[in-house]
Amino acid sequence: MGPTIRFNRRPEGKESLIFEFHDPGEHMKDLLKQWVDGMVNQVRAQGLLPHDPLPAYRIDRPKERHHGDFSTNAAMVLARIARMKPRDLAERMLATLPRDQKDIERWEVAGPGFINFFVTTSRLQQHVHEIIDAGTRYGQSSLGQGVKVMVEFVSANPTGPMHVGHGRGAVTGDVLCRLLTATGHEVHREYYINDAGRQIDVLARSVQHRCRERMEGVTLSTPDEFYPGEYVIDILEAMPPSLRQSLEGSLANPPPLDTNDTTMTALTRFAVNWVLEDIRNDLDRLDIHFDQWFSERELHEQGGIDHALKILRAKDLIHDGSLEKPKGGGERPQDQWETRRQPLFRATAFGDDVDRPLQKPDGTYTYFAADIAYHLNKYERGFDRLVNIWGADHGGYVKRVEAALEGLTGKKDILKVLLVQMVNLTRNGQPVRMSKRAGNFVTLRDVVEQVGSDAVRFWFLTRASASQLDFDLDLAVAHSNDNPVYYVQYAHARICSIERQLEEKGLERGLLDAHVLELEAEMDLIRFLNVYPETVESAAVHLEPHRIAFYLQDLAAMFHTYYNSTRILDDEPRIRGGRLALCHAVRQVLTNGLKLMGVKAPERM
RNA sequence: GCGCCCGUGGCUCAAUCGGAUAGAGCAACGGCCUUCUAAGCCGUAGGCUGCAGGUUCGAAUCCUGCCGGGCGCACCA
Repeated sequence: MGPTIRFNRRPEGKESLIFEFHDPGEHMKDLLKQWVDGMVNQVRAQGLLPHDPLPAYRIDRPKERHHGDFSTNAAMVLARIARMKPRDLAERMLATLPRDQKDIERWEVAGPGFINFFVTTSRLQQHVHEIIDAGTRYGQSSLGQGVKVMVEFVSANPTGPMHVGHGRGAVTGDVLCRLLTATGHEVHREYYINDAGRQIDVLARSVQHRCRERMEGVTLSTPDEFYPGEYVIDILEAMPPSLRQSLEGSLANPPPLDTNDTTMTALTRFAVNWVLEDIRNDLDRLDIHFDQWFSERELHEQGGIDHALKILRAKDLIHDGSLEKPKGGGERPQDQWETRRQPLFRATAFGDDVDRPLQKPDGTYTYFAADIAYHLNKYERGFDRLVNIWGADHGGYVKRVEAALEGLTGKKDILKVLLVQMVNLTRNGQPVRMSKRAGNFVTLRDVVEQVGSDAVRFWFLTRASASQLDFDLDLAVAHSNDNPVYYVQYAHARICSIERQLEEKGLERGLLDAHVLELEAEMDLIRFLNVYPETVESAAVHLEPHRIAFYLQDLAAMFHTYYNSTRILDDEPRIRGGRLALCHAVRQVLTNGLKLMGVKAPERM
């Protein structure tokens, strides 16, 4: 069910009256659904169908317009049970339908047994006003019914600047949040900070290494285990004098400090916060913001892991065992493998391939153990549904985390992990290194500065997240006019321009009554505007933000075609007013869609 | 060897939880600015949806097996 919103209706230019309605798109579909259900019940009453539960049938919008505005496959789905030919059953169903229908012009049986429905012109015209009156709310729905969803995304390790791959996950997550919010979910955006692992110590020691360099006034070779990036020096230079002094002091007095040293602790905190600030800055430039930044370190300190493992133990889901050496020909040499007994989570009880270790040889917890605790924590905070957006290189973790959550809660399908595939960054066709360890890599910030937030955001959403994405820097910059985002924005700017022209030429605005519209191009445009709310819902339900990008490109294309074939500012005021109303509706949908993508809708270009 | 993802015109990708004649963009070719922005539009050409089976009224979509590419595979994250 769509939301109930109030709007003004202006049929035939008469006085406005207020009444309630559902989403325009859903309204018709709901109506059709009732009809089809009614027909099915009728033929069932005639004894053509058993009273058992029936297979699901659908109401769809056919691709081909001559197949109507809506169609149902009900007769085909039910034909076997009825032991009739699909077309015959369709005829019997239609025979039960009353003749006088206000919004449907006609219906027919077509093809292998589809029932097609054709909406009246006046109903289509009416949609234009419904869109205008709904305004920024057009496309929103209450589908989610206030379900509490946490979306965890980005969660890049605070050990260096974000790369382009992070950016794709960030944009995907952000738009997904916007979609879920628009469809009536209560969304919580969270960033999980991996500030507890060994890589944090490496960061601190990398800073330390640079500090030693400065003190000795030489350039030392940078060992492999340190982060080589320039930003490490930035961290050093940003350090408050007191910390710098104690760092230098400790370096002057061997033996070198260990990780429990207070100076080292302070250094680590400072470095992590510096990098997080850097990351936050990048995200700001993309207009991406979080409700909460969740620290893994605090999770440890507050005993979250013990808490989670205690529950698992109580359910007998932890046992001591040893893993078998993985077989066969990975790249990694397997000769260092040593068999040892360790506490394992019984992931195999929930569909994973092997049981998973919870402790490292030194007795500390594995990353997986912390992840179990974190996801339990999410669940205990009262979220109905969890969505994680991970890079594809973490795909191997999905099963075990799902398994852990099911083991802890006894519920399946609380968590959905959306894997975002790799971004292949190239420059002039040549691959560009993106590893933090490579030192000289292109950061997300570089790309946003060169290409711009709008283009970057849009480009990331021009592919399903399961598909790998090619991102060529030269192409994005040099041929930026080919970027689809400008195509869509241009449609919006054009409409704004028309409205400006209206003023400049001193033309009357007219009645803005869409009921004078009659061109096929206009009806097609209206039909497509009606698909928007369904597109938003399907993008949200399927967790596929890219659908909005494709929809907007199609809508822009339809508008450009219309614009080129038809003069909006017609000499006849009534026609002009009708077309302006339609443009208004198109502009509204472009605005709403771009807003969902976090992309600006410029008034002029 | 195992798990996950992906194979769709020359290239990059869509395709409404199985629907009717598989669609766009780029590249190629030919047209359209004395009227609202040519960052645009119109037209032409291009396909055995990797291969082979199966499921059913109906398959790019689901199942099985191959082929090819990507990611991952105790202890790091």
